[in-house]
Amino acid sequence: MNGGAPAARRQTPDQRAALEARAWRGIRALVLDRYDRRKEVCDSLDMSFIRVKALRYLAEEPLTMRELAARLSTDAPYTTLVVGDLERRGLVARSAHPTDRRSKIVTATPDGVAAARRAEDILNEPPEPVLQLDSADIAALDRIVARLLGSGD
Amino acid sequence: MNGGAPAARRQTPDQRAALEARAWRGIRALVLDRYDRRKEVCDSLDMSFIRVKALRYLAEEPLTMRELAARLSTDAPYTTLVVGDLERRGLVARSAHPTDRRSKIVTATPDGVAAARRAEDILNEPPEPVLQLDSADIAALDRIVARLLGSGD
DNA sequence: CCCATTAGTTGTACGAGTGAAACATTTTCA
DNA sequence: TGAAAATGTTTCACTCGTACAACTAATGGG
Repeated sequence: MNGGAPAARRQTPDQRAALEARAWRGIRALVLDRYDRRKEVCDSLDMSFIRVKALRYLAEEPLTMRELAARLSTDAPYTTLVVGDLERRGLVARSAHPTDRRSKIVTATPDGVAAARRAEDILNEPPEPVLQLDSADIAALDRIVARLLGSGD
Repeated sequence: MNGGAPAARRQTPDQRAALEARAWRGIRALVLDRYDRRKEVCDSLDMSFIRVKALRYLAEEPLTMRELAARLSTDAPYTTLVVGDLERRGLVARSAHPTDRRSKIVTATPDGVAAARRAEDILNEPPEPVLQLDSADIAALDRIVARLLGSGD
């Protein structure tokens, strides 16, 4: 017995399922119920969240309208509207696609990059309880989260 | 040295901050980008997410309109609309308040409880990567998440 | 008792976001 | 070349959710 399992208290399948469910439920509660900062970001940048999302994608790399629409999982017409608004604010700029003249490339301006950065700072700031974890726990959490992200990618 | 700190590699303040930021960012990405099941729930129950939320609260315990409005962080008029819709579907029922005749108590019907349960099952089902964690990691994750939830409560 | 307050409802107005139709321009491919 | 498809835009209709005003009924304090 105790085959290839790593060092840990033995778990029955039921116990294990309970741990999985409780842990995931807790994670969801943390992100969605306790420390959802989306509203704060929208207030801070004075724009709807889909615009913030668009700006964050565009600050990372220029995208065509089509690509942006796909990432926002919305349709082309609404993307036109959102980009038009961001452009009017001077946060993004449309330019011609080098090889396909149907396409347009949307790029974040320096102001746009700065705004996206402000949004990221608010969204990614760890909440209080994370700051209060001890060194071992924060290291373990980081490692496990990386594993969760990695296996799905 | 190695004063009272629990067993773990030593971290400089900068390293620690980086761990905190990366871990929290990853957690947000998991919940919001990769495994957001809200749409799935809305499709499955054929109702908007605020109605699902209302139903889940009411399945837990009966609430007055006012209390429900507070939990949904919406206003009284919209709560009337949402509860009216749930009532028309036979998922909740309004009844008189025992002592305050202005108030109404909203209770989930058996059908409502069942629907809320279906929603919970979808929302709380741990995503693939969580299922693939080894015993030690899932136990550690559960413990740390509990700590994160506990210190903020 | 009278008046301010509270609970719930009705109605209206508005912004955000989704979806579809129609269109011009450009590209691709048979 | 000519038809089909892709890109982006404009317009319209619709749902969802928020916000506000006005109203009824009931409560509670002076």
